[in-house]
Amino acid sequence: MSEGGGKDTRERILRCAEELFGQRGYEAVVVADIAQACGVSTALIYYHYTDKESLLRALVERASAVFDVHTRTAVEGTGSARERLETFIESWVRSADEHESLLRILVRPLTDPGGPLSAELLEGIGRTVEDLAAVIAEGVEGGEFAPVDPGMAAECLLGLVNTRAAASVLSKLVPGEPVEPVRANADFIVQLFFRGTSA
Amino acid sequence: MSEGGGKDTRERILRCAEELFGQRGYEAVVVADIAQACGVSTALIYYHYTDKESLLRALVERASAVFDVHTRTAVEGTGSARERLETFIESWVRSADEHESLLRILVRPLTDPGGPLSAELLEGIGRTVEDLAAVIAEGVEGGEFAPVDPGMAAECLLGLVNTRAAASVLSKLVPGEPVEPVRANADFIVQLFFRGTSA
DNA sequence: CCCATGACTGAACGTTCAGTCAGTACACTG
DNA sequence: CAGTGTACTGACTGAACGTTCAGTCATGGG
Repeated sequence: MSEGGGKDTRERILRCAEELFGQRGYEAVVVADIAQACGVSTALIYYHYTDKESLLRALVERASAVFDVHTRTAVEGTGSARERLETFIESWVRSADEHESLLRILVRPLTDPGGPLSAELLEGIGRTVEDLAAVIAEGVEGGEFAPVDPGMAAECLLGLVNTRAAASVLSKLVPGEPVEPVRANADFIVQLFFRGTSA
Repeated sequence: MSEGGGKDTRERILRCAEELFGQRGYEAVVVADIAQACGVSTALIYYHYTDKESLLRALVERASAVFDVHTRTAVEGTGSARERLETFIESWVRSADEHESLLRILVRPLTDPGGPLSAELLEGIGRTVEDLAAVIAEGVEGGEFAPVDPGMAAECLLGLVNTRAAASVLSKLVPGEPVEPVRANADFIVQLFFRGTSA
């Protein structure tokens, strides 16, 4: 049967933890649940990871790697401020759709400060807001956008794309889904954010 | 010293639970923490409330009472769709500022389904989205708004105002605060949502 | 004065949790 | 085939948790 090596199991454990932490939150998940979800013993988890918290830490690193790219390219990329923000929205929403659990882990401290690793996570969120604010400020100074407060606009923009962390829950609540929900939602946010703002 | 009767203590316990549940989340709060926070014994909490969960239930009812008013008046009120949505945004944001912990308790199931009472809470959120969608649809049909998908617009609008559940955390992250943050934020959301949408 | 009642507590109970440990199975190497 | 290291498990532990309970204390009506 060749059960695959230890690296494979290590990854499987992390994936199960990702799903469970994302769905129920760190505190509500017990290590035995993770073990059962991927059909191994509790002890094996402690063979591969030192802590329950180290599992979370591994997931946070993975999540940061996925989502930080978008702000970096928005800041460093070429094109007008509006173009860069548009691609930011589209790629962020697409990532949110692919890795909803990871996004939930990232943004949880916003409504749940005080949990483990929340200090680091909030720092990361702060950097993201500042990066977005910088791009928006650039657009305002260049006369590309209406004169808004860049900080508040960035907060709202991030809040708007982070609403997608609840996408799977919301889709069960609101009956009529568009055919391509991800694209439709990204388009809607883009329009909402830019309609009428161009100078 | 007249320590006040039992009714008073009952209310104090609930207030402490509100703050702790709002800040750390239901699972992360242990009953002894609530007891310590209001200077009573753990047993007294079980004298006044049957369960840990019944504490949460009492808070959910309180939260629903605070926030459901705004959607009801938006649906039943007079004035144009836009006017009703504007007052909805303003009053919701103001309530969010006054009762941030209660709002967090209300919206937690969006990123944390599976917790206690989350089924009821999600039902309530679903109703709120539908109510908002109805008002938006009314505005679209009357030619007051651009032809958007009311469901998605409602989702985004609720997501936008619910970002205020993280207001106290965000304010520590983003340095430059406006003088009247609540008003400024409500105004910004209103402008964001309606700028250019009028027919 | 007595006792009933409501408000409250200290100390315990059973359970569940994160984390440990001794040991097994198996592949690979010499 | 002995020996070594990696992957893995069942059975366990101390601490922490939600919850209970016997009992204390103050108050107020008869």
